Amino acid sequence: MSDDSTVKSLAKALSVLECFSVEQPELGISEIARMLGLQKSTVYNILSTFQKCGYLTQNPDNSKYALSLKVLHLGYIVSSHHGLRDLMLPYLTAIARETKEVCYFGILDEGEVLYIEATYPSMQQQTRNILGERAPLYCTGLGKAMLAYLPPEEMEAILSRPMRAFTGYTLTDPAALRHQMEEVRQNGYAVDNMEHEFGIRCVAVPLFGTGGRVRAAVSVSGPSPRFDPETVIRHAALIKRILGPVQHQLQ
Amino acid sequence: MSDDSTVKSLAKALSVLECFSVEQPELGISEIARMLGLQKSTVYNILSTFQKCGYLTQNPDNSKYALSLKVLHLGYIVSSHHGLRDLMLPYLTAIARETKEVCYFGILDEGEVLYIEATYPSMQQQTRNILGERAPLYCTGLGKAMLAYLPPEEMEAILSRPMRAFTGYTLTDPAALRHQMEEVRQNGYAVDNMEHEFGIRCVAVPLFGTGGRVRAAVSVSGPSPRFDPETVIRHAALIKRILGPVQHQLQ
DNA sequence: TAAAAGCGTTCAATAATGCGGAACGCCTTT
DNA sequence: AAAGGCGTTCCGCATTATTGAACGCTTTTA
Repeated sequence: MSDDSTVKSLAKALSVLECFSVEQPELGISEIARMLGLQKSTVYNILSTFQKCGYLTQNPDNSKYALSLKVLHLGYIVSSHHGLRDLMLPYLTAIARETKEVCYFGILDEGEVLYIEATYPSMQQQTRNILGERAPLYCTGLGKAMLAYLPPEEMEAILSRPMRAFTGYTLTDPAALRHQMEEVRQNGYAVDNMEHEFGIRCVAVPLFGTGGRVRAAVSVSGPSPRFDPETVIRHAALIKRILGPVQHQLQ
Repeated sequence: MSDDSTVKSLAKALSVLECFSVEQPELGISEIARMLGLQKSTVYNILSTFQKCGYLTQNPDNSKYALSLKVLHLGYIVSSHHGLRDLMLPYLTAIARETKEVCYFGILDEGEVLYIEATYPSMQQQTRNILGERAPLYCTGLGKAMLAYLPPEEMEAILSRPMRAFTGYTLTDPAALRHQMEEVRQNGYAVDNMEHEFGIRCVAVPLFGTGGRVRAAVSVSGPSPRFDPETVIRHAALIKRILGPVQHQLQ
């Protein structure tokens, strides 16, 4: 579009790929053509190419298309390269087991939290899958743990953007958040008090990469009644202790 | 290529994507051009399109390209759609914890095992990342657990293909394997006695989807001295017990 | 120190090919 | 029976992906 070194048919094909989401994992040709304002035959060509190459499968029942396991394989190459999953999973498992709460691992990516991994304390305790999803920094435990340790100008850049109130508890005032970030740095952990999802509290601890830059964070979260002030402090200490060996191992 | 409904530039771009692997997660332009026999400038256009769309990142140090986190997100859409990861992870965690061995979850895909998930009993116990990789059915615990329950003609099709001996213990004789598959069906679990990797033993239990077709398997594996006959029986029973609630929940 | 070879990147012209539009068969809905 | 939805097929033209050489640049070689 803008540059001439862009393979336009590829860019178009990738925009087709991006129509698939967790909410809409199966799509038909006309559906996609409508979403993107493309010709049906164009979408057909793109989809059948993806299918021939193994990246999409067609459901024989409704003839709709969905992302295939080959895409999953590409994802594994990424996480293996970044080395995060293999590095973190054992620690996350231990944290979930010892706190008896769901444990999340997220990284800082383009000014947002990207959820990478989740572990559960028991077979019963399951939550909605948010892996691969993104969330703002200013209203999540993971996000605030990272926001507090960003270079001042980057933190200000994020606080100066408009903020959405997800619940009645969401802080959207830059000054209040700036003050809370000061507290986070003093405590070494961040707390999300139902700011992103009503009824859910969360304790999060940041992780730093080489060079001391904040890169990721680990949290436990659950129903607010289980997260009284003492428990929050205990969970924070436990996460810090377990994550001790892994600090500064990130690239 | 063969068909005219193929968007050739897309197929070419996807073949570029497939150059990236766990072993080679970072590639340069000339490198890829050589691998595929393409013009450098062609590869450049493809790579910079992927980059503009967010699927590749360029390492500023060596200017090589690597798959980005956006690819990971696509992977999450797949696993969320298939629902396997969220369904299985808590059980796998429990199995790793109770057996104190590494636990793998793999599915049957195109006549091979595709490793989907791994859980670890402790923070120390880590192994090479094989998630997303594939392995033959005839010489792995997960594979044999599934092979034994395939429809006879599919099993024969796989046994009739040439088999590679990965170690001195690998069974490559169809008759011997056929007999062993009989045993697997009697026991309800399969054992890999260093047939894929020397020194590693493995116990695996199959999982079935709706319609009774075998779909996946769960295993624990570790150093052969820890896997004496009694332990193998105990682990198999434990896996079966923990997986009880999940049987026939797969789609 | 100089030359050579590697890299990623740029550019123009050319030849290939992706795309638009209409029509097909099939199904469900009206 | 008709109308409208779907995925699929086809063809000609105009868009565009590819070519191949050249550009700076760094690294390796002499």
